[in-house]
Amino acid sequence: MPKQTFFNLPPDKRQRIINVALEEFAARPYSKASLSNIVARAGIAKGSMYQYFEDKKDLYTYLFDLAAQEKLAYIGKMIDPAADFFTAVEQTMLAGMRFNLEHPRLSQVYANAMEPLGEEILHELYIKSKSVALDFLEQMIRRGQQQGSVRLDVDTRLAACWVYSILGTALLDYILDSLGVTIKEMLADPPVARKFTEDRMRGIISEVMKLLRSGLSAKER
Amino acid sequence: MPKQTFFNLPPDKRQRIINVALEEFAARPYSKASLSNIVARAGIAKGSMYQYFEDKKDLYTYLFDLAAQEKLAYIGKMIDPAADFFTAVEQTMLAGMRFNLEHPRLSQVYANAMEPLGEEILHELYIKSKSVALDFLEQMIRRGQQQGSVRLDVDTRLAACWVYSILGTALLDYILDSLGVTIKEMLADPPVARKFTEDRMRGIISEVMKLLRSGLSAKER
DNA sequence: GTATAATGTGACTAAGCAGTCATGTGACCG
DNA sequence: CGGTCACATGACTGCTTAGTCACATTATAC
Repeated sequence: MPKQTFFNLPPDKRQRIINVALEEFAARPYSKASLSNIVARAGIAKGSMYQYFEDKKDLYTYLFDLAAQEKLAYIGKMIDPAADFFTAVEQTMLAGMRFNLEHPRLSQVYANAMEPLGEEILHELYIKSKSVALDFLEQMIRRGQQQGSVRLDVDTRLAACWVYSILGTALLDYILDSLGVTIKEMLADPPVARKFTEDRMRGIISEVMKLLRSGLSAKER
Repeated sequence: MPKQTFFNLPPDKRQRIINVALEEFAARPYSKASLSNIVARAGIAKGSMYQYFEDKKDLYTYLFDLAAQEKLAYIGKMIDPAADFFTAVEQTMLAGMRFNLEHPRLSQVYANAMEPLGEEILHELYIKSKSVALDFLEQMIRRGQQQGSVRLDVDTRLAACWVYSILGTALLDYILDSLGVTIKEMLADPPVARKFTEDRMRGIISEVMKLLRSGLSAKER
């Protein structure tokens, strides 16, 4: 937790620090991100940083929570609670993609902690955050079963892992592949992201939904 | 490329260096892995390391190629070239899981480079390695279409990304989740991996194949 | 105006790192 | 024996880092 001093700061200064820190932690993995760099670019003294935060991890955790919170709020706002399972998944995908394009730094800071083999120090964040997401998805799938839109003979936990990997990996891989860029290039160059029209996004998502709904098999089940 | 000196080394010494280095690079992300640590544990002088390898990246690249090569060979040996698409995917999954359990260090060194947001210096390895895998999977899917086992109306590249994410993320997530351990714990404690009987592995894979074949939809297509 | 508390500061510490290099060792050859 | 070559060594350089602390500045209270 940041110290009280941080919250006593004038909002514009506080925001400047947050922005610079987000940029640094988005650009480099945790252990390579440099506090010296952040304070220099934010125009404050090294010592001041330690008046605001306990240590490097404290600062990072604060930014991570911020990113997670904003992403969740963003997606939550876009999901129709009455929608059926497949519609809800589709809306989640669309909202997730939009969020990533609109808030590349936030989404990158969040993603940086989500590497299964990442820094020791972030492992707790990773574990907690993933299990929250999996629990949420599993619940959604269970509701889908109750509503009759999802088959009853699937392992709901496995299905949750599966949807999770689509949301987290497959979709991003495909988008980057079809844009012909790497994720680093895209983050470094926001205009690239704008090649991505709403139509294109919906097109890709409907393809993914097709796979999700019916799988790859040519045979009818 | 390692220098000639490295290959002139007595095999046991060479192997000891490889083993210690694999352990280090498996345990820590690239930038945190320490050459000083490696040489100390391998019982050689710092300078000697630089008689064998150009620099840290050279050493890492060598280990990465080693891991990639072994993994490919292992999986290749287990795939029946005449099998249909779904069988081939199933065999790939099984072989991949077995390899991970039997060679945790190799698979971890390989996986460490496969993080999309990892170290700048490894990005080239990541890009190349992923595109090779995606091309391979896409080819497989195209053959599946020709054989009539895969629907013709799927975007093959997207399907490749999708299978890739299942092989890389979803499966591992589910396994770890169902064992109730993290990947770090599993790597640190090989006996845990042995909770994983052949039967259990096949059970999980057949569940995944069910999803892959027919998707989540309760409706018949 | 003065006292007290809160906040700002940057030189400094201690540690770790990749990579270097002058020197040493030992094996083989003539 | 002397000479040459491949290899071994670890103290050392130069750099970067997270975190500290004695002191300076500013804001608040009376």
